[in-house]
Amino acid sequence: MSWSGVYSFVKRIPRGRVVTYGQVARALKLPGGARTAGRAMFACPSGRGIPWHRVIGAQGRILIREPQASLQRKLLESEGTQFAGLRVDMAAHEWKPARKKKKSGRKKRSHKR
DNA sequence: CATCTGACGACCG
DNA sequence: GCGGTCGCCAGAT
Repeated sequence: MSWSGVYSFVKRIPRGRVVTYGQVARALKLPGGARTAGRAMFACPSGRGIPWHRVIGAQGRILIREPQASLQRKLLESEGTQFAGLRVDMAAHEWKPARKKKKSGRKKRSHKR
């Protein structure tokens, strides 16, 4: 499988921001959903500048096992991501991609409803 | 070719 | 809040 799309997506995640496997799966329309997203991350080649640690499980929970889990948490904290106990503060760090491909984002929220 | 497992998520008790 | 189960896809044995 070409996880290139997934890697590109992950690479676009801004520093101090995080996304869940489910979000990645939905944004890229991956078949199988979160599972496929997780597989893609596992197969993520190291040394490619891919911030794999910014991809976490639902509700900002780290699902992977050690020692990657500790490493991930360390990296996230190092980037400014704050942890609320054993999970990431999703309310403050959940990254919402504007578009699946291309850059540029645009918000159109007139104001609150 | 068949079966199990795995960086998941949602649902149920 | 926690634990167990099912569905989903791909790779490994």
